[in-house]
Amino acid sequence: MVAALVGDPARANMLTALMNGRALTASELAQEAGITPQTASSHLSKLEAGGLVEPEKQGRHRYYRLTDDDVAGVLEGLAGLAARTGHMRVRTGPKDPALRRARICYDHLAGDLGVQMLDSLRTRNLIRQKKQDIELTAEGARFLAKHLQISLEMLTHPRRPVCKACLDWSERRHHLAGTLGAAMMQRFNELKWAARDPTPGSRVVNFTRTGEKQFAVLFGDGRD
Amino acid sequence: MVAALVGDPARANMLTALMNGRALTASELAQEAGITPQTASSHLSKLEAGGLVEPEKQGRHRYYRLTDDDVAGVLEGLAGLAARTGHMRVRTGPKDPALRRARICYDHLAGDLGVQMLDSLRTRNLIRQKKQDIELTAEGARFLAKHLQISLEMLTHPRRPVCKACLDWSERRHHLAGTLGAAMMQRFNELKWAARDPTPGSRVVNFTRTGEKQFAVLFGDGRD
DNA sequence: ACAATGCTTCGGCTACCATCGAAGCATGAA
DNA sequence: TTCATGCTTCGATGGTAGCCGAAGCATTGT
Repeated sequence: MVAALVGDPARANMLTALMNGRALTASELAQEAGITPQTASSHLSKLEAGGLVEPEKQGRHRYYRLTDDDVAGVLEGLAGLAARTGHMRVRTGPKDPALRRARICYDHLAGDLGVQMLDSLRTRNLIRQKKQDIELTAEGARFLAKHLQISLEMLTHPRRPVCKACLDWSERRHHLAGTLGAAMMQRFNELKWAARDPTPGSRVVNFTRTGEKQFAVLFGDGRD
Repeated sequence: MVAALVGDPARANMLTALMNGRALTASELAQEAGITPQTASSHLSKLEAGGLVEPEKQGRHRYYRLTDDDVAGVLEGLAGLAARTGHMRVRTGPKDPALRRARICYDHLAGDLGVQMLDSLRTRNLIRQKKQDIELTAEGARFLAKHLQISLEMLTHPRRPVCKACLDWSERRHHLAGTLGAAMMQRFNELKWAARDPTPGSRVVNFTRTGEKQFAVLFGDGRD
């Protein structure tokens, strides 16, 4: 079972250390988890067998990274649940400020800006949210078409909802997932408002200057 | 740590059994997990402390359900990761269809039709429901008198409430109990709309053809 | 009143697994 | 070659947590 792998504190520390997308050596991960290299080695082979991490040999070193964004997304979800009950880990959310501000969760925007965007959509009645269920309003559809050239038919998918609330790892509040969340993120890319950090494996999303400005126009709340 | 909770096989089986959104009793969950009730009790209190499940007391029983969609979402994500490595888990669900459709719960109607009836009463504002507390509205009283010849004074009882939400065994949603629930079931009998199955010990309720039709007129939702 | 059912608490047992020391392979540098 | 570094495997140990039997509450039914 995958959850058992994440359940162990030492392994959880390792995975948390990998959440920024960078690859770390076995020794570094051992130090992060506060265990000896031989114990870490055992843990890492289990994580690898479970498909959570992938190794990359390089000289005498062995670099480990999270397998893909799906893994990172599930880990975020778990951290989100843990945060709600106050039973969270010592380390809450990512240390890296860039990662806290904007990052990829599966295929949609997460972090401070992701939460801010959902807040803005809600307060302006572009969506209606009841708990985890979110639906687009008529005004919301018009807004998307006008400002982001996103039409409703682009969003229909047989098995995936258009809107979905996704618990944010660092902010501990919801951000927008679903086909709409993915489409908006894609549009930000196409408009050159934002792009994933070129560093291999990084989940950071960098906003351009104009992108930041335009984003603030559409979803700003005067915080900046 | 939340992941550790899901990591244990017994608890994972319980959570998987709850993934359909319905509530199960502690004993049923114990059987699902293949463990004794006392072990299950320990697991369930841990899951509750971790915010993954929520209990609802109902008589001698204690029904547990997943806290909300966030929990279900994370569990789905974990299942998705597990599926990739080839470790799938399959759970069976439903049983006797006649019993699921309509049966006696104490002295009132339960099963699909019972749940459907309460749904209909609620959406038509004939009752007002807050959690487990239900009260009859003025329109509701008129409706009962007109269509079922049930008057309020028939329903008063020193120790039993008129309306009460009762968690449905097969549907795992509420149906109507209390003196009103009993009176309505009795009326269905008298009107020859429905009758308990003659098989000794059976709790199945068989609706007649006309009974089914009349029931649909009063409480139908266009599902059939 | 009494019994039956459902669930919880308590105590002890057991099995699992994380942990580390020591030794064994690699790779790279001298 | 020889040595050092990085990581893995082996073996033994210990702590933790799952597990069940027995007993204790709580609710319901007779």
